[in-house]
Amino acid sequence: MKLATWNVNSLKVRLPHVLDWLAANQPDVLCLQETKQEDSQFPVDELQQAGYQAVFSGQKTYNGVAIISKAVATEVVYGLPGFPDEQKRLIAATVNGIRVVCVYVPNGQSVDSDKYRYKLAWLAALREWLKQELGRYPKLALLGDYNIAPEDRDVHDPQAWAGNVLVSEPERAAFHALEQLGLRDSFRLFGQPEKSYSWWDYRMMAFRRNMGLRIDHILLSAPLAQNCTGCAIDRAPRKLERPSDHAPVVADLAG
DNA sequence: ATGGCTTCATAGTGAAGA
Repeated sequence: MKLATWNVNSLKVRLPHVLDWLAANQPDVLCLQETKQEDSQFPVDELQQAGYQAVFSGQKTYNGVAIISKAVATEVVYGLPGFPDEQKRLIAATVNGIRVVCVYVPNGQSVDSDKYRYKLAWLAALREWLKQELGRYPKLALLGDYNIAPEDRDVHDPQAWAGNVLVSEPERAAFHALEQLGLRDSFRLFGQPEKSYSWWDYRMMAFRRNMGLRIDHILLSAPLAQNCTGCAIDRAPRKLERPSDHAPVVADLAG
């Protein structure tokens, strides 16, 4: 069982990369963020030809999430329950007996902004809902673009980023509050290369210089973490022409 | 250097991302 997440920064632009990546990697589940397209535009047929079905929640220009899977997705939830929001940032479904939650956490813009307060409120609501969801579904995976680098080792230059949005203490506390629900950061269940990141700015040749952050994560509940045999960031798509600024993250589960 | 790229919506620029 292979679970993956990828912020594609426009599914319309990135569809060729996504189809190539699915063909090469054959994940059972791929969660997408920033699809940036309305549901009527979603490439259902192209994915079906690749052997995948999808559930999705999109909007024009911004946000948008989807769960692509080989097996049928059931019990679909659209949006974060208890947090009315025009922004399409969460979709959840059951696939192969696993509760898959796909999130695009708000960016927060800057720590003194309304968007930052919205980010923290969104994360608090996510935690409250997940508490219930874990009661109903012990086998739960939370995948997505968290827009949080949990520790300094997830930041290429911690001094330059100190206190900034994506690394600030309240954001990190919100991340750790998710872990306190019993979720494990699958990436850190294993030894990893130093300076492992999942996002690099388009500017300043940041990817070539590996000036990145690790902000895309796969958190697993205990029964899934026990069976997790590996987690890795796939940098290959970031090297392509017209890449997303994020790389896919993949977790393997035994069975 | 608060910029640098990229996308989208739009028809020359502005917002937003992270």
